[in-house]
Amino acid sequence: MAIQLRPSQALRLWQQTSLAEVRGQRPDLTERQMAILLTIYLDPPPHTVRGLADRLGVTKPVITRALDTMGAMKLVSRHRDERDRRNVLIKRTVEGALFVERFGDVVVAKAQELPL
Amino acid sequence: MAIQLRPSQALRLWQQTSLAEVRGQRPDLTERQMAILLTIYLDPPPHTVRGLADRLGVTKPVITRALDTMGAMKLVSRHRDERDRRNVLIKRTVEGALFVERFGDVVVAKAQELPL
DNA sequence: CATGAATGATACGGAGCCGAAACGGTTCCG
DNA sequence: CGGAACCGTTTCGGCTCCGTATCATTCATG
Repeated sequence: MAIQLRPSQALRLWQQTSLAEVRGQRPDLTERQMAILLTIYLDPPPHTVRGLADRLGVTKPVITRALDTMGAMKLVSRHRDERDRRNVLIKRTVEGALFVERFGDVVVAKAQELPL
Repeated sequence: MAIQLRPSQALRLWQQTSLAEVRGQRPDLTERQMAILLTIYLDPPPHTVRGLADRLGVTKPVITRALDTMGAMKLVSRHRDERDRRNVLIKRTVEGALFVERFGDVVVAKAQELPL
């Protein structure tokens, strides 16, 4: 059986999670950066700039810049593809995995606190 | 019984919803703006700049600017409090209610598509 | 090889948000 | 009254992101 969520619960979940993230002093990411990060950590590799741009429906520079930013935060890393040196493969990092994991835990916690 | 969500499901839900929002060409809001908007629509009124700033843990100018932006999008409206003219009361709009409602539906839809 | 296609990175001008500080209007209270 | 406290707004300089266009490198193809 699929996850059943009423609209009011969905909105409350999003609000509570967003509030927790805004109030926390973690590195803050834009919605696009978050979508990219989650895609890297949830979708099967390999991940390329082009692939991510298509997945998000945005231009390549958006991905490059997001990777610059998140790379500086050590949330992702870039490696030249040795088989086709035009490609850049984006990989996970320990810090990034921890960040994503912690975020998932926040959502789960807020979901449990939801009123029925 | 509370909503039970596994971390992997929570992350997938967030990813799918974020992707849908990024890909859609709806007016795009920052995480803070989204938190403010949801708070206005979910928490009981009255809402003031000061109150929202405290709730979010941010400074007052952040709220003022967010209200400027979302006001221009007609997602919220401002009215001077006639009882205490120092206050500004933030109210909902028809457009804002539609926006929030639509967003809730997206989350619900993504939740239903979630793998077990 | 030479040429064209594909990849990711970069340059540029513009727009939006940020925090800190200062400002004008309103109310409270001695 | 008159000053202090409170409220929301504005200003300022700085930073980040945006989209478009262009670039260098690498690969595929004839």
